[in-house]
Amino acid sequence: MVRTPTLNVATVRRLKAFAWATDRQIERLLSHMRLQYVEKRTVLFNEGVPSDSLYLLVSGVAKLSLRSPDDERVLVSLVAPGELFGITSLMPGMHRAFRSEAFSDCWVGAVRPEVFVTTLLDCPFAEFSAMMEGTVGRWFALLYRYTHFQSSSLRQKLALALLELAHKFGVRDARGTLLILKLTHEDLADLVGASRQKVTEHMKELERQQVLLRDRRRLIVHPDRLRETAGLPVEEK
Amino acid sequence: MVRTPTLNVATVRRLKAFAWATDRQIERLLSHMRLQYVEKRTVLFNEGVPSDSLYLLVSGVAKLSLRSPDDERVLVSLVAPGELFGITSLMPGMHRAFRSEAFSDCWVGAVRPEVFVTTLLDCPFAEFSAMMEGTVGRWFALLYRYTHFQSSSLRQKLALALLELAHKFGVRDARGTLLILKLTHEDLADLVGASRQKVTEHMKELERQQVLLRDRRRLIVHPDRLRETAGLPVEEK
DNA sequence: GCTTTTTTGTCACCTGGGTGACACATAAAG
DNA sequence: CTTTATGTGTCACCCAGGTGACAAAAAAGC
Repeated sequence: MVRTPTLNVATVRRLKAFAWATDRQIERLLSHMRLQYVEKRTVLFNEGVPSDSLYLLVSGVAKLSLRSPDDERVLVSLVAPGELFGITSLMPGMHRAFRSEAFSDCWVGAVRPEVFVTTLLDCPFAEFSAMMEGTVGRWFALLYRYTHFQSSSLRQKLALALLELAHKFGVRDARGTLLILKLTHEDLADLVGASRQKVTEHMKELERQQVLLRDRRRLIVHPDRLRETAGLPVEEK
Repeated sequence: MVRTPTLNVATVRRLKAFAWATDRQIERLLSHMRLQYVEKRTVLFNEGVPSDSLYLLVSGVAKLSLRSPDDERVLVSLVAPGELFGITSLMPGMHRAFRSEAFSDCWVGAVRPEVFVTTLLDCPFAEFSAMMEGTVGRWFALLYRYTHFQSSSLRQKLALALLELAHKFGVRDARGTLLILKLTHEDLADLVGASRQKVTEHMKELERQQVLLRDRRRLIVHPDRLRETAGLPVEEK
């Protein structure tokens, strides 16, 4: 039978979670935490849904994954007891980047991110949240790209990388989105981890397919078509 | 000739950096920022060195990269004006994960991370820093793994993934580090983005080479040898 | 302008890893 | 102790993408 674990300061210390916090803070935090049992294979949240809870894995193993264009599952990470997960909830309005499900039977504690921050840090949630976004938000974009690379063909990787560049360095233009950057095929190759030659081939091909065009050494891309060739769900800001 | 840009509140606003901060906060921050000109190709910091500054890219393009086992350069990301980089400095004692160099001639502003946090957030740096570590620190480990995957063979990817697992789920054992986890080859395949069959082949091979061994369905790994097969610099906590 | 260097385009050839198929081993379930 | 399901080991075959080589085109220097 399933025995409910006791969740007190000693347990948290043993899990080595929140090592920097005081006993008092942890007690306050625990008083707001909902403990729940999650049976193996149960999905806790799906990628893309709004994120309103932060989780602490108390026991068992959790799994973070995402679905690739060609419908394979990429196992992004396995979560060990004592780890926090569902961290997108710490950034304003951010949706879940991964699906989370129980890899084995688990006990999980859930808190509202506002409670988490104000209890442990004594600073308004909105400010902390904005700070996170401004500093590590970009890292998430990177992680997003790399996890999606995992199961992609070179063409898809290129499209993904170009989309990111368009987002960062693009300006609207009559013919599409102009990248204000002089990139050689070798740079692109280094970015997607491929050989220069193959990048050249695929870039030619993408030009032929009107996904992008070149004006001297500047690229003009068509984000919607890039998204399509990357195999992403059509919208996605 | 090089013209020094003026760095005031208006400039920062135009760059869309620190959008959430007040004019007053930005002014204070700027008064502590050292503006410097970095010529194309100049290295600002190298991977592995202690990180004591946070940077704001004012103009130009910066590049984050890392050196792979086989000495190729992986281009991790290009940094656009208005972006913060060198973010490892926000986590306690963390070393640089990537090398940063100027992709074009750049103007860069540098601040001490403590100043950054206390100016913009009104909360002790040590606490904020610990919080970051506890929440997003893991994401860095993931990003680290994925960026290193980029240029690795399947065998190296497996070694890298197993190292991460050993770190999270390993307990010391007479014969090595025992993973308290029942993993199928299929799980491992999903983790490294490979086919089940090839994972089986490589696992057999790694067993033969005494890098790991199996006791029923539990793995016992030898971290040092894993590090070696992953092509990592020999120590690395 | 002309020369030198850096990129681009395109080959032909090789190889790591994907795919499908199937036998065998091991665990669960009854 | 069977039966059934789930993992593991190993094939033979195929293909995306790596490698080297070299010519054409663009840029950068002068």
